[in-house]
Amino acid sequence: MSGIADVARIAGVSKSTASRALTGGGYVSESTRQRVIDAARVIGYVASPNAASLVTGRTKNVGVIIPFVNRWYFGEVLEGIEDGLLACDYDLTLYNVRPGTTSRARIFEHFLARKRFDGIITIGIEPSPAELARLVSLERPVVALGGQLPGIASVSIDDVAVSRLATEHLIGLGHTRIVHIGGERSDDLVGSVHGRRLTGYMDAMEAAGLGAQILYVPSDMSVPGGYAAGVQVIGDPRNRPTAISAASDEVAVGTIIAARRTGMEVPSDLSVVGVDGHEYAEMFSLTTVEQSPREQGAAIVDLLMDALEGRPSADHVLLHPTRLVVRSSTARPRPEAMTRS
Amino acid sequence: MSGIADVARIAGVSKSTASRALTGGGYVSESTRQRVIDAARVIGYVASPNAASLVTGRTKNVGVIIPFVNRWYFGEVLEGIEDGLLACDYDLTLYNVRPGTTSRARIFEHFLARKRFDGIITIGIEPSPAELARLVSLERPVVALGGQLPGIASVSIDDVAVSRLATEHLIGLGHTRIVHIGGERSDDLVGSVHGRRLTGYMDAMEAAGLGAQILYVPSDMSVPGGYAAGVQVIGDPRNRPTAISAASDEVAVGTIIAARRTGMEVPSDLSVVGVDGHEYAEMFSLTTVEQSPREQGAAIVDLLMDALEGRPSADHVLLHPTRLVVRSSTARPRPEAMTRS
DNA sequence: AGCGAGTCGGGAACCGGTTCCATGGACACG
DNA sequence: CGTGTCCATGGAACCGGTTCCCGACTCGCT
Repeated sequence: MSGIADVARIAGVSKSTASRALTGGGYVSESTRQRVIDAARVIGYVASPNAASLVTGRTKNVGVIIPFVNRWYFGEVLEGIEDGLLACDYDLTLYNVRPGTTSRARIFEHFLARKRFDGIITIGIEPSPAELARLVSLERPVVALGGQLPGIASVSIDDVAVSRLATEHLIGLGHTRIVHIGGERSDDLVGSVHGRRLTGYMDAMEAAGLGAQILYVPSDMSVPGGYAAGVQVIGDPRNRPTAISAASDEVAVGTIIAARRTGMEVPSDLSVVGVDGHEYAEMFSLTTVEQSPREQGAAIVDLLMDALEGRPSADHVLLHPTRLVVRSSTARPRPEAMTRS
Repeated sequence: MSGIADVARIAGVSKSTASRALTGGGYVSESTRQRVIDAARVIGYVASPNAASLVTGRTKNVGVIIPFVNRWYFGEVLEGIEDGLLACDYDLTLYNVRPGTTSRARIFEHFLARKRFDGIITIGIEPSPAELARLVSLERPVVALGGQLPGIASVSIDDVAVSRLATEHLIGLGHTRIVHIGGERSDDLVGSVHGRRLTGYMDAMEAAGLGAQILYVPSDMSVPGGYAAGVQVIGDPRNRPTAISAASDEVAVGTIIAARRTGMEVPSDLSVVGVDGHEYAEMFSLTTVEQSPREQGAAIVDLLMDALEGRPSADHVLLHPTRLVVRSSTARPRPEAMTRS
């Protein structure tokens, strides 16, 4: 174990000079700086972040609070964040607060209190008031992805617009009996992603004079969830819709699988549109509104870095380069279906 | 910011006594211990892990090196590990060494050298000799999941047996023209999971006297990868197989989607068997050999904890409660297909 | 020549804990 | 009553860096 004292001795300087040379603060002549750096390289010296952060108060580490790692969106975002943090020389500690586990309370009460990080990124989390107070009490910058919180800078896409765009695509094709799968009635419609996407669907329907046809089915935001909801929606042949506006691509894919299982053809019997730009979208020829979670990860890292460096930054960043990619899971409805409506 | 000095002052004892009372070492009378604990609770004191680890050398943190977070297997394993570590009061820092990025070298050279952890878990990683040397030079216990390394304790399932079991199921149904999708010829057949599953397939074929029929197609271990390979295998109607033994469920699902796209029925035209027990398996009625990544995550944490506590432990733990779950993606081959062989 | 500003480097304090060592009291035993 | 052991506690050193403060030296200017 070689410490900075060894480096200093080899370079023939004092600890303080060695530290200045390596961290780049204060006055050090170019020649001695070089000598110190060489000495450090020779013995393979790497500063202990523990010791450094003890005095500087900065850990070069950020905490990421995330509900899932193996849902596509969250996985992609996480990888985007990891890349961004690596580039800024930060480590990443993972706090996985999966719903339905007891770990959430323990993480908020116990693990976060250790303050092993300079800042926190939350992803798709809606903290309770108590949790929010906890976060604030850490006295570290907190930024949120996908959900606005009072007093916390955030990044998100315009979920209302995205879902409205998807629904308008179906309406433009001539569909009128369109069901939305994903949003849950119990959700706070302003706060949650699910809720905002439901709102987008409803906005589009109302704008087209189809307010009376609004119908939505709650679903887990996953392929199996979409499958189950799809089975339910398709199950009743009498008031079967001609199109589905799904809140995510995973839901959309699940719905497509359910439709095929039931012997329905996509898109001739049923059009399906999703939101995400999932890696499976192409395979299923899924029409979807793309968002790029990796970029969102990068953006949230930028925002946090602004806060850490004390740079001024926006309260809220709205990423909007989302675009509709039309593939062959959507088409005009069958004529008989149209008249039957 | 309250430190242990504040706790000590409030409790009316010295720093050293306060420390002993809170960490549980040395002699402290029950009454003063209680007084200290109360004082700590009153001011919401949480010890700085940085300061503590500076002197103890233990960080209460482990590093996890993982190639993907959003492949099902890896995501599940990661969640299993997170749960296990939380239970032991450890934090988790994530080192994501996605193939095809430059981050891998930076992580091994730069980030690991910071030694912010008491131990390392690698998942499905095959380190180069240089990387292995790096890991050893950290002087911290390293354990590996899914891949044996010289001098490193590990946990894995019997990939050869698992794949053999899957293939034997197809042979038992009467299939003879069975293609394996997944393994790559270039892989070290002993070292990699892909390779071992290929070996299991070949073993089963040879044992059944079908050695001459052995055929395998390399593929990315993902749904799109399986889809692409499936298209390729099915593409040539002349020597189309009657069954596919896929190296993972994601590959199997991709193959099923490809088959359906081509108008083939599963299982009547093509039987498909996978390995994993993926969350999509039921939806696709996939016959598969289940493994439980979450348990593997728990097991690898146990192994690391043994090493950290200095307990003796096995060099290698072979988890074998893997079982074949038969659903309806596999069936007897069509008679004409059998004779045509 | 005298002086101030700017540059360079060393000594020592400090971050917030843990642990070694010394001290002192209580108690048992010869 | 002296002495040894055990228990409880406090003081101080220490972990490995960073940073404050101060002294010395150089240089340019009056």
